[in-house]
Amino acid sequence: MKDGGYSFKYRAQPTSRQMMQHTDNAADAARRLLSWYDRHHRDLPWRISPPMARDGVVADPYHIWLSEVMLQQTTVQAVKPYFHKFLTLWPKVTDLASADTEEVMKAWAGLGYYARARNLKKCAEAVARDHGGVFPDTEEGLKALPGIGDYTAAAVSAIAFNRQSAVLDGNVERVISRLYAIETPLPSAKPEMRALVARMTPADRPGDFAQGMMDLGATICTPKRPACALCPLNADCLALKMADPETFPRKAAKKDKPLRVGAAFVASGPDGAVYLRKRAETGLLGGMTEVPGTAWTSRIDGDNTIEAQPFAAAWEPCGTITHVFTHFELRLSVYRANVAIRDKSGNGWWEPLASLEAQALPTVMKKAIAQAIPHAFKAGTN
DNA sequence: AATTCGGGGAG
DNA sequence: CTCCCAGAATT
Repeated sequence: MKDGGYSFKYRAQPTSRQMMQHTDNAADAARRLLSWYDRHHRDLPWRISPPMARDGVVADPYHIWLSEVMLQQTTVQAVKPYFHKFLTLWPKVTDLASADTEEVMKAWAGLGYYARARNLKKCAEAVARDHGGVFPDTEEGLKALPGIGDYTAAAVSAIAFNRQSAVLDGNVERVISRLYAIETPLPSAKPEMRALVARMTPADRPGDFAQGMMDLGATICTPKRPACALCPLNADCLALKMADPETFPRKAAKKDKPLRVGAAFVASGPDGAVYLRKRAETGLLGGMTEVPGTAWTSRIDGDNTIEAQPFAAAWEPCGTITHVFTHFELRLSVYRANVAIRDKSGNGWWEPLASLEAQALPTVMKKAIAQAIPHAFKAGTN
């Protein structure tokens, strides 16, 4: 096993006969999982389906890596258009490596978790500079690259390089937790789960096994109302046999989201251009474009509302927007001003309305601009 | 071990 | 409304 390094403390030491029985069950379960995958796999843009694989088609590591980074905490449906856009703009990893970072941020805008885009660019640069434009073909080599952690290293290793790596994502966590009725709550249970996945992962077709487990979690072993009657592993599932599968995996309680408030200022120039500026490279929405505004704090500070104005103008309130982030909810008061002369004293710039859509604007900023200028992002304006 | 990172779709 | 999605980096 290439993924050792942690102690396996799952229950008591099994006898050798039990271990053999367990191993046989795991191997048989893997076979049934692969058989199910052959018949029920989803057709995804980055995936080499089993029939094509039999014709000798192999996955492009660049495609697998790009899709896996985009898929981190992100649904397949949300990723698809971005995957196609990136391959059109940058067909090879070396193209992405030599691209302008600002163009990459623009292309990523709307997908969220923007540190992924910054690390994506750094990773492409590292592959081009340190590896001759070829991705490392081991978990260790992959994990040393920016933006590639335990999951992505194992996934690329298994799917693109046919290595026997243990792939553990949110789907597999759910499948494994039910299969073995694991009472340990997440995230503490991850080492146990990874060891069980490693034991089950076959030497033959490890990439299809990983994708099959993820497809199973996405379509059969779902968070709510799992279709256990259709599951190829239902004969082995301890949660189905002894408890309620829907109650797995166990998870630590989550904390509530606080409310933060602030103000945003949308200035329109004489020709309709909007005043924009660039956010700091690190932190929330790091490196993305924004309209000027106050800091986002737990309660309203009237003085900040004055200081945060980019320049003196006849600012008029035009309503509020709300936006939900991962760990807080934001309520923004939006102000609008139509100015006759473009102020050029600050660090920002005036962006024509026609090219607003193509900017690196996160969703919350598009909401704020649309609140002030309802036709800003409508079709026909670009 | 906890926290910080977006956005959207399903139920 | 709640949950969670092919998680990683930082503290």
